[in-house]
Amino acid sequence: MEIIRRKTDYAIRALIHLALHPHQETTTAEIAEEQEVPLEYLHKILQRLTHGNIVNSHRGAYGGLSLARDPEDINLLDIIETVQGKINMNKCFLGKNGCPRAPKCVFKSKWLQLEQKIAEFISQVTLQDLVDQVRQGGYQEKGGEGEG
Amino acid sequence: MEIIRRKTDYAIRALIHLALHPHQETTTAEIAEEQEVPLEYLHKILQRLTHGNIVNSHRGAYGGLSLARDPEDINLLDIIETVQGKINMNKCFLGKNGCPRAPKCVFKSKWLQLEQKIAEFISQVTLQDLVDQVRQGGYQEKGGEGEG
DNA sequence: TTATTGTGGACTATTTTAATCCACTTTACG
DNA sequence: CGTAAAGTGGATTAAAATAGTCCACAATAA
Repeated sequence: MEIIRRKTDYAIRALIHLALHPHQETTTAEIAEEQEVPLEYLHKILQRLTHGNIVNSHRGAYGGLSLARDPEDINLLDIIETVQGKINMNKCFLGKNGCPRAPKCVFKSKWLQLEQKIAEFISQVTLQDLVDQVRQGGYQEKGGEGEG
Repeated sequence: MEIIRRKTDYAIRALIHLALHPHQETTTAEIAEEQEVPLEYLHKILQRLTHGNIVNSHRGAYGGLSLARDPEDINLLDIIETVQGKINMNKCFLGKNGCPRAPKCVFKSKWLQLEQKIAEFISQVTLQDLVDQVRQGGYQEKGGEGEG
């Protein structure tokens, strides 16, 4: 089971694209084509990133998108939570409709510990980190051979 | 999005039940009733745990289930991977059908790092830990008020 | 005032997860 | 024996989550 949903994958690719093309308005269509992502779906995803104040949008002719903040100030946790929601380990183990003793439940603390570890790690990775790695050649612009 | 699937939750509840009732054959029906889990579904889940050598099954009249190992030797990672499969962060970001440069991909290392952290933490939690916490009163035998 | 671009809501399709059904095998006990 | 009580395993269906599409609309620059 993958923790990162496809839409989050798309979001990250779009954000890397924006980071690689600063100082210009980039359209959703351009990103969709370059990253080979369904246009209308990408619209939805970018809307969420806009609402999450990760990208800025500009409507109308010659409009488009740009990063709302510096890539160093956008971390992976922001991105993930904005597009796919918070990562939880489990609602609660015991009890049918959510544990009736959640406040006292000792399992819960195990999950919270883990959730926090995950969040901590993910939030330390910034968009800039990813961009740097891309610049070092760690991926190709237009993938799709499906060989890996 | 929850990382722990419902079936894994059921599995853990069943295993705790088995751990709390050692030295006897416990039937799936008994666990299903006590833990309020659909019987036929629980059958499937326990089959996986049997294949994963986490529980032993005994067919026929007066048959049933028991833990295949001591609760200290069963960890959460075993359970999760046995019932819901391996936890991955992402297949791969870049490229359409899986990243064609996976072996060189630098993103991959970020995900692998995180996967390992998660696995490390989860594998340190044993069934015995959970049972101990249950014994300390951290849950109630038959939940379901849905108040928590 | 028109072409371009994002917005937002409703909708459909696909995939995953959950749950059920049923015919079968094994086995203890009378 | 044979029968009732268990688990097994494959097929199927149901429900939920995710992915993707459609369309009418709003904003805006030329």
